[in-house]
Amino acid sequence: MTSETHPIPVDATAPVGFHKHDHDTCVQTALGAAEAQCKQDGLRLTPVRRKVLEMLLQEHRALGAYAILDRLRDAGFGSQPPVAYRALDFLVQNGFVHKIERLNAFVACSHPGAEHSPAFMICRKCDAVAEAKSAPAKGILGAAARAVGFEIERTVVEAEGICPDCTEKA
Amino acid sequence: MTSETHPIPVDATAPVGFHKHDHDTCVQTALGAAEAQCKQDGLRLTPVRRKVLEMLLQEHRALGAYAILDRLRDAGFGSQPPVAYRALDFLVQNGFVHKIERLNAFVACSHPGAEHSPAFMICRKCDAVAEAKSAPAKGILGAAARAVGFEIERTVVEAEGICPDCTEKA
DNA sequence: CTTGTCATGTTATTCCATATCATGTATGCC
DNA sequence: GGCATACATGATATGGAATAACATGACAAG
Repeated sequence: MTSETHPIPVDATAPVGFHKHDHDTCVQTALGAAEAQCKQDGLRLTPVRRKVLEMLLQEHRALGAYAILDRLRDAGFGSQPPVAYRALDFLVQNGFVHKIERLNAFVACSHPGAEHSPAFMICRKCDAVAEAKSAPAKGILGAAARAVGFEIERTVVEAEGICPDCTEKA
Repeated sequence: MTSETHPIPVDATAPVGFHKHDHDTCVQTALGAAEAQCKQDGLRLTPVRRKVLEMLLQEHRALGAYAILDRLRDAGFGSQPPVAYRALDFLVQNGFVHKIERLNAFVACSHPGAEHSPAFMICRKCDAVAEAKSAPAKGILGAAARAVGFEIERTVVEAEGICPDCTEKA
């Protein structure tokens, strides 16, 4: 088996942040932006890293590490876990990719460049993932943290439910 | 090895929602409350389930499934993964325990009985976990969801950072 | 050319999680 | 009481996520 079991949605034509768009352009744009930012920041968008980012942009949904690994093997790269995890670490570290903790999976960032601690909406039927900007440290949580003296460094905000497409079908 | 590696904090005297309190009483109270609620709702708080809940209340921090498993074995229960996972499923399902997605680990609920979709503060130094009440569907995320027609069923809100105790020590 | 740094690759292991099947035990009905 | 049913437990096996440890390759600076 090629470890593709989990993230395969019912309908494999990947939904996209819950709305249609010109996908090729979108991928190219994002890839270009990443390249630019890397050049600017002195980061190295190497072949593996670039390939992983491209895959995630292409899919436009959450992929597990081992699904990514399969694709890397198919593309002629190394196929051992650390290869994928290192590339993912780099991409997450630099904001090109986000990890969806709920799914142990990864999605390309939808707001390249923008400063953000993102929030996600995850459809439990089709695995579509939409990214929303969010201001987490503002709300009740921020207040609670300040109250007890907890210093927030990073937040995970993920909503699970049913996306509009799946609601419609039912 | 007994799989205790990950969640062992620097200081094993488990921090508690970031403040001291009468622990035995706290455990007994929570256990009693759980028992009462189960009786009321026709749920069966069996020995394994009770033991797991007691362990988590006792620890007052996030424990991985295999750490729980170790303790179950020591207590004379079955020691295979499904034993722990089934008990955890029951406890999570009925609100006695929460899963911390970021850690793939579990904590006892701090607000027994209360209706809540909880938010957590996780110290990345000592693994202490504090639970805050939260009103997730209210904030920006709720607005975004309504805007696109996404139906939220459950939310994960986890803040990672440094707890007051660890800040103090530094 | 040597050294240092960073990226990649490989092996092996640990940890998280679930499917499956067998066995036991409580409960309600006859 | 005896039996059927549902549910809980136990054990086996396996799959998927993540990292530790170590070796190699590419490349720039000195």
